[in-house]
Amino acid sequence: MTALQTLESEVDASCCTTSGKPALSAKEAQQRALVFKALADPNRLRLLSIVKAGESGEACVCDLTEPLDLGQPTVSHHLKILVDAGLLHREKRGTWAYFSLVPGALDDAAGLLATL
Amino acid sequence: MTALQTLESEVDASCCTTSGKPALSAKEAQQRALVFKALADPNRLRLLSIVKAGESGEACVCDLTEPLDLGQPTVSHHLKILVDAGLLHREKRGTWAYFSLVPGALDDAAGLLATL
DNA sequence: CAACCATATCGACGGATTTCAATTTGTTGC
DNA sequence: GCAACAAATTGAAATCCGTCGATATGGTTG
Repeated sequence: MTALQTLESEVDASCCTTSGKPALSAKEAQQRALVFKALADPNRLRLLSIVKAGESGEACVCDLTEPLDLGQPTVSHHLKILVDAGLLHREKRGTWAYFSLVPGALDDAAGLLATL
Repeated sequence: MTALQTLESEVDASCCTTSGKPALSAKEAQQRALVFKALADPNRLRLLSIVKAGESGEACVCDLTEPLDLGQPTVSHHLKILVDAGLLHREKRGTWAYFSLVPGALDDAAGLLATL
């Protein structure tokens, strides 16, 4: 269960049917903060950007270490955080791991700001 | 100059006129990360939420310490981070400091995700 | 099986972040 | 001026985060 998936189930169970706008509960705030924490690092923003900008829509770790000028373990670490947040999808084919944007995930994250 | 204002001037000077989508530069990524860093804390999300939910659209520090169960210096610290990020506006009237959402700031932040 | 390659994980280090208690600043009212 | 109050700042402690080197895992190829 990624952070964004957890948030979507929260919405189902919460109270946004009519018009009342109670402030964010501590629990909801913590869940949303997980997503923004994943976005709160310049190198992770660049990873998302590079994956998004690529022709094929996907990239492997070896394509990402050079433009970021970071070691391979560090890039793997950042990618894991983005996957755990529900922003990236990871597919292993052979020796390589290909990462792609989860469809709609960035829009969902943007929506978290609109519904604060 | 807040983080969001800096980002808006970046847009003016950058290359988004036609269609090419070069990946985020290190500098751009760092600027955007500043905004998401401000959003990456559950207590700060709650502060934004409480200010937004309030009738008058503004709140002072003394209104915010109790619902967050944090000390006054800590709340002041979080509010300063949100002001520096360009998300909140601070207006001092008498002894009290009133904080309100900067109009459009949350939308701008959401837009940063759409244009990665 | 053995060598190799891409990726993931581990352990550690340095720097940033969150929080609080104590103090300071600045304003109001006596 | 002085007492009282709201807010900001300071300093310190605990925790968290980003990074790296070393190592482990797992698939591919000879």
